[in-house]
This record gives sequence, structure tokens and C-alpha cells, in this order.
Amino acid sequence: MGRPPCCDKTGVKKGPWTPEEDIALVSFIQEHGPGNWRAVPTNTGLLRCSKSCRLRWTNYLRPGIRRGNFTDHEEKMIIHLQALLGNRWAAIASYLPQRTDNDIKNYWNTHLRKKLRKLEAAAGHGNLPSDGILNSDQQPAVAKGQWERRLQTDMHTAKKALSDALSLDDKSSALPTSYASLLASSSSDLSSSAISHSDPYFVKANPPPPPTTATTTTYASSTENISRLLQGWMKNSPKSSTATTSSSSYIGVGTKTESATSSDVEGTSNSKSEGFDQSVFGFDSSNSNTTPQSMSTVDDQTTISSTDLYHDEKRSSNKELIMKSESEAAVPFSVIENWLFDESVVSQAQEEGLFQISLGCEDHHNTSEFF
DNA sequence: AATACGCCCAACCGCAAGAGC
DNA sequence: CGCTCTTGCGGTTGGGCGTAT
Repeated sequence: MGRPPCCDKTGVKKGPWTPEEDIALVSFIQEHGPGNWRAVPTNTGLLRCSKSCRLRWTNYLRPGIRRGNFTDHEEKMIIHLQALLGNRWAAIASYLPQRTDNDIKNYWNTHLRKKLRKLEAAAGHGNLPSDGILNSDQQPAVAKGQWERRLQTDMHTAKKALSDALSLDDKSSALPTSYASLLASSSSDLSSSAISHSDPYFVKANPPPPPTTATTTTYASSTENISRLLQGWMKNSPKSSTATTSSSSYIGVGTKTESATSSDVEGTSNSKSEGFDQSVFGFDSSNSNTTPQSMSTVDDQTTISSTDLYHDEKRSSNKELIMKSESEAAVPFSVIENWLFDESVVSQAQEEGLFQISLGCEDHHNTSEFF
């Protein structure tokens, strides 16, 4: 096709983002909202391509992103959704409102896949391919761009698996042995393997309540930190790119530190995207130590229906696909969603202060027995 | 203490699809 | 209908960091 590159590569900066760049990007988005990425580099003076700006926003700066260790529930969600959907990280991410597809993908590649391999090796049978990827990845190759059709196929697989699972009490019966054992073991060994890391935006937060799961750690939202960053920046040198005041808190991209806490709740799921709500930035210094606006919204969010979770445009597009596939398949897929957003699960999520889907053994609902 | 090695993750790349004209 | 522009997605990579030797 001879398609031109997304941007002129010459004079485009690459590599890690600096705090100044982040501030410029965030302040621009705060002013204009996300979208129209083409205009971002021009209007902000950033020497980044539009794609890079979008990626930086969606994967890092966007409100509502939760970073740090994955909880057991999240891990289980990923494992099962991966088994059902394959490597459709965006689709998987749509069920983990506070995680980005990139995060999930990285987590899968660095943690879960290895775990599966280990367990597979321990189990001594060949259910899993060497890369630990199941089902859909073992399907015949499908041309790219056909993932809707593929999804439909996956929906059949998912429905069948769920149908099987829901009729059984044995939670491991519907899964490969290694999966079942992985799920059983995830609580214990994940916490030890999980890395405590943070980045400059994710400061250690206030003392947590006793964790409800082993080493359930979350991080102060990027929103909070960025808002603090911006606050200082705006007070002292509006429109300046020096950000001398705030950049002191920007220790460096990708640095690692001790874990944060489970009480740190990120922004909302529906504020994280194109439907960006400026209020989430809450340019109030009290943000850092008190309940941020975004946090209170999270509590609201945890009580919402599954539909509400799809306010995010990205999610809604995923859902549309699912719904489309649903209607085409003429078999309701809502059982998955019903399960995923089971009220009792949501209650638990509220207790834990974040949106988590219970796949746990402690849940006595039949649907959860599957896991 | 110095070096080598492996892990992790932020960011990049290329492709595909959607939107608008 | 076809073209261009923009966005979304999944795979891959490179550099920083921690750990082992």
C-alpha cells in the first residue's frame, strides 16, 4: 500500500517520557480532552509523534489506571479470559477496568505464562503449548482483521466452557489441570513473586487497611500525582515546560520502589478514556491525603452495572463486538457478564476498595465455583 | 567491588479497521 | 467506491534494574 508512517520520523523524539513532556501532554488534554492526537504534538510543542502521545496517555497518564501488583482476582481473571479469548488483551482489559491492555499483556508474558509453563511441566502432560497459550491460540491461524469472526468463535468456546463449568461443582473440571492448579496456587505464590514497583507518579500512599488478600497492593493514582505535579507547575510557572517545582517528585521513569497499599484506589473506569472528565484531576492538594474525587467515583463505579463499565469508548467498542457476536450466534453471552459483575462480587470489590471480579474459592455462588 | 546475566516494563512498530470525504 | 487520515490493537524491543557469580 505504501502507507506513509504515522508521523515524520525525523525530529521525533523517542524513548522514555520526561516529566515536562508528561505535563505538557496532560495539560493539553485537560484543556482539550483526549482525541485529535494528530494535533497534540503541534499544539504542545512535543517532539513526539501523535501515536506516542496517545500511547503515553492511554497506558500511563490517563486517569483511572491502576498500577502495581495484580491481585489474585485480577490474575485469575486474566488467566481465564486469556483461556477464553486468547491474546485479545484489549478485550481482556475491558473486564479489568483499571488495567491497561499493555499492562495485562506484560503481566501475562512475564508472570502468568511462566507460571503456566512451570505448572505444566510439573503436571507432566501436554495440555499446553510451550508458550502457555491456550485455546484460541491453537486455533488455525486467522487472518488479521478477522478477529470479530474469531471472537465469535471464541464466544462459542467461552459459552461452552462456561456452560460446562456452571453445571459442575468441581471448579477445576472445566480447565486444564495446570490451569486449575495455577488458580489454586495463585494466591500464594503470586504475592511472593510480585514485584513491588512504582514510578514517579505513583507515590506510596496512606496506611492501608489490613489487606484482604496476600500482598494486595495498589498505587496512588497517576491522577493524584500528576495533579500534584501540575498543581505546582501551574502555580509557579504556567505554560512553562521547566516544571522545576514538581519535577523534583519525578524521580525517574521506571524506577522501582517498595509496594504501596491496597487502599489506594485509582480513578474511575469511565473517566479513563476519551470520555475524560477533567474533574478527575482534582487540582486540590488535599487529593494526596484525602479521598480524591476520583476515588469517591470509584466507589460509585463499583456498584454500577456491567453496562456502566462500558462507558469507556474502548470498552464499548469491545462490548459492541461481543454483543454483535452474541446476536449473530443467537446464544446469550450475558451469563459471562452476569457472572463477571455479580453483585456479591462487586460488594467484595467495594470492600477491597477496587474493582475486582471474584473468581475466588470464598465465593459460594455457583457461577464462581467454576473458578 | 566488578561483571554478567536475566527480568521487567514502557515504548515502539506494523497492521487493520473505522470515519470522513 | 476508493482514498486518506486517524485510531486501536497485538507483537516486539531495548534499556534500566536487581540478582547471581
